[in-house]
Amino acid sequence: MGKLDSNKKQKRESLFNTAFRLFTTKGLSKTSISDIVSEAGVAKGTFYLYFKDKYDIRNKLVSHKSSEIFLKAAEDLDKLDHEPNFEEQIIFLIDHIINQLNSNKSLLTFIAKNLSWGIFKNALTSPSISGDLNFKEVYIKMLNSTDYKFKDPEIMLFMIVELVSSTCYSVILYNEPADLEEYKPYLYDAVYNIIESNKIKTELKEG
Amino acid sequence: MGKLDSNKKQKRESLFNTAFRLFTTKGLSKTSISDIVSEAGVAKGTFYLYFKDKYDIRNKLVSHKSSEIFLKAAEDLDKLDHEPNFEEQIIFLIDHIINQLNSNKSLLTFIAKNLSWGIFKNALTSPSISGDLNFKEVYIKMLNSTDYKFKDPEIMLFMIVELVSSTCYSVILYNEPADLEEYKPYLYDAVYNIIESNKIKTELKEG
Amino acid sequence: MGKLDSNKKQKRESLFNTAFRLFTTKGLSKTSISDIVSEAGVAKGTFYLYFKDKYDIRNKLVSHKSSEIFLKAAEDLDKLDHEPNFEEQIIFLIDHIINQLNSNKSLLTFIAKNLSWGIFKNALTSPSISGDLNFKEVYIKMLNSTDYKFKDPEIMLFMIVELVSSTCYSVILYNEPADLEEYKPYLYDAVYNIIESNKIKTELKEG
Amino acid sequence: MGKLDSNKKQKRESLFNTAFRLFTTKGLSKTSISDIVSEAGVAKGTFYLYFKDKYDIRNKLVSHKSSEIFLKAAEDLDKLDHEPNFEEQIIFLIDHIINQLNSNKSLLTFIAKNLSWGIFKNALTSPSISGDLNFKEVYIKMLNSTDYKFKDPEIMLFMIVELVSSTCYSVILYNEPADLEEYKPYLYDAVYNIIESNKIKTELKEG
DNA sequence: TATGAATGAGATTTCATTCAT
DNA sequence: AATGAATGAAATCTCATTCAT
Repeated sequence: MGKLDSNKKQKRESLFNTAFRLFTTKGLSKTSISDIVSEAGVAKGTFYLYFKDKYDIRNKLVSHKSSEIFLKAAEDLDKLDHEPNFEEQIIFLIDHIINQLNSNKSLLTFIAKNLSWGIFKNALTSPSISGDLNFKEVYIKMLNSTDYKFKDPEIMLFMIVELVSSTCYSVILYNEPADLEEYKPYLYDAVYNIIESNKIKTELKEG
Repeated sequence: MGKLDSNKKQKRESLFNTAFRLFTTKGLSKTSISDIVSEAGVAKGTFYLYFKDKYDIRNKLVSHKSSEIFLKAAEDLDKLDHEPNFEEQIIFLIDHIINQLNSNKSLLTFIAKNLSWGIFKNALTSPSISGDLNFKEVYIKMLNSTDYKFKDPEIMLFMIVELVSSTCYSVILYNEPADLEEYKPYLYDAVYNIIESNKIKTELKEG
Repeated sequence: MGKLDSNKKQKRESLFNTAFRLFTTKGLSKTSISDIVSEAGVAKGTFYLYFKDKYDIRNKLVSHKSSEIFLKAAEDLDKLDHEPNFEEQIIFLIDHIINQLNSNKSLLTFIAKNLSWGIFKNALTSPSISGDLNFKEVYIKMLNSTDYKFKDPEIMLFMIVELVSSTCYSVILYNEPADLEEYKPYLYDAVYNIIESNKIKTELKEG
Repeated sequence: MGKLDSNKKQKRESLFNTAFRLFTTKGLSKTSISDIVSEAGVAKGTFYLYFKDKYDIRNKLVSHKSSEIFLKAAEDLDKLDHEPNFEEQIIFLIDHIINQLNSNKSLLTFIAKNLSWGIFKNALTSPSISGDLNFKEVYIKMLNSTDYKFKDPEIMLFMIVELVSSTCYSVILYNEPADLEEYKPYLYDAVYNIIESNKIKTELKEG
């Protein structure tokens, strides 16, 4: 990579990071492109070399940050010395992610306000930035590691993701209707039940 | 009520209805106060006599519309000639509400994008507009009509509300990851399980 | 007219006059709306209350200024104590207009660069500002004052207007290919010949 | 000519042609240098190697295209087997040029909006691109081919050029105030009269 | 010669809010 | 209570030009 290329990447990175910081601290609508470029130390026009508008950089940030969070959780899941079963793996990932978000509330605010199942699915299945996680593969691997078969694994994941993300938003940020540690057992119990009731009971996956 | 009072109410109503129509068609951020007042047929300054700003009218709309939806569902629940049990009542309400939202997608978009547990709770427990539903009372009445006791009824309701609202958004508007009729059994199964696992098993409520 | 109305007219007038001054001194493309409002002493948003954009105010100015010039010429034509014939009237008007433009070269530049037969016709036949001249009526009156009939009075006028306006631009502003006093006899001769050759020779208008 | 020279010429040509296409389709002010270079397939900086700015390339285009039109007309005039007199030659050229413009309206728009007697004279008398026509010589040759003398041949040409170009703009593009075929007799009659009245009547050119 | 990323001034436009009427 | 002209800060976005490679 030449000096120019490297410089180019630096400007984009700077815009990306600055935008994230401002979106998470001031909020999307109160952050102007002027704010971003001036704090990023680049010229206004430069922004438009890399991003179409504020919503373009927002979407790219949501995808990227979502991926990062999952990647960290998945990495730590890999590091475990014991072999957890499917339910344990899912709960592990959720707990990891919740803890990340709990210790980074502005990140939670940003992602939750701007996340949709569409963006999320897109982020996980076709990461735009090389290095971003392909969560689909992780999930399939997890499904394969269990002997159970599920009615519809995608719907199951969807319900879990939505339940977790929407309830955690309120719990972590406002302690409503309970604080996080009090709420976790309820959540994990619900997640466990969703998985249980999605198992196709009568037949084990042949192995 | 005198003519003046009635006129006054008319202006507020007109602003309220127009704002709702514009928010649901153009979206919040693309609707300006100019748009609202010009379509409502009142002067700019008049807006500020009734609402603090765009977010004030937004919140009032969300509360009001949420209440309306619950009210309709609760009314129809009352009309049933048989006496459904607690789980059936909950599922009935959910199904009713989902069907309302499915036939009014712009309303769904508006509420979903702007709803938070806080606003919701506020809407249901301290209705700002006389006639808006006090859902808290309905819920308590439902709890009292069953012999079971629950670990934490508020958390239980919270989980159900969040699971339903966040998944239905995607399902109804984008048919993702499944279409509504396909998804309903999964959802109602999950809701049922949440209720089941929140029951305090060992003791029936005395009474 | 109330105080508000009068104020309103003042702002519009100020913008109108300032825009004209800047367009004629700096040119259209080098004049920004910022320039106009700051020199007019009104807020930027006020511009957009009265005009759609720079081209809107430009067109309105061209129409208005063209009308003004014709109006002055027509007024002085009326004041003559002798009764000139048709050709003399036309030449009188042309000479009057040329002299006005010669003593106001920036006005000439502005109008010539932005005038088209379409705008011109529109300006003269449907003046947007009350008081602007309806030249069509003047021309018809002139036609009626002569005993001659013309093949196509509109084409005749068109040719005269275009010949005069396009050649005068170069002659007045650049003395090319000759200076004004040297050029006038050629021009008036040509105009005279256009009129002559458009007369329907064989029959006089009855009267 | 080496390969490099040829390459160099190619870039310039590409810019020249692309600019013309964009100027005639989108108009001058809506065409940016970015547009030109990106469609021409060269880098931004390259533009500035060949042209000072947008107005420089515009002027060179007007000159070049005007020359081309006259060249075609003059070539066909030469091919005639009979020997037309001076008036016939002028009318022939005008008719030829008008027909070219009528079948290429975007070219007409471009030239008419940007032509001035100065640029025109410059174009015809000192062609910047080798091969561009030196119209001055053609005109002088035509003048010499007749026995008449004219008061001021340059003024005469000027009037004819301006009358033709300004009226044809409106007639060809907008059929105003008449369509082309209806208008031609009026125009050629006027041109004929301009020539007639510029003849010095009392003496033939000695020869 | 040729490139094209970067610049940054400045253009247009929007809009929440005020306030005199 | 109601108006709506006026405000002007601030937003988005453009684009001619430069300059290091």
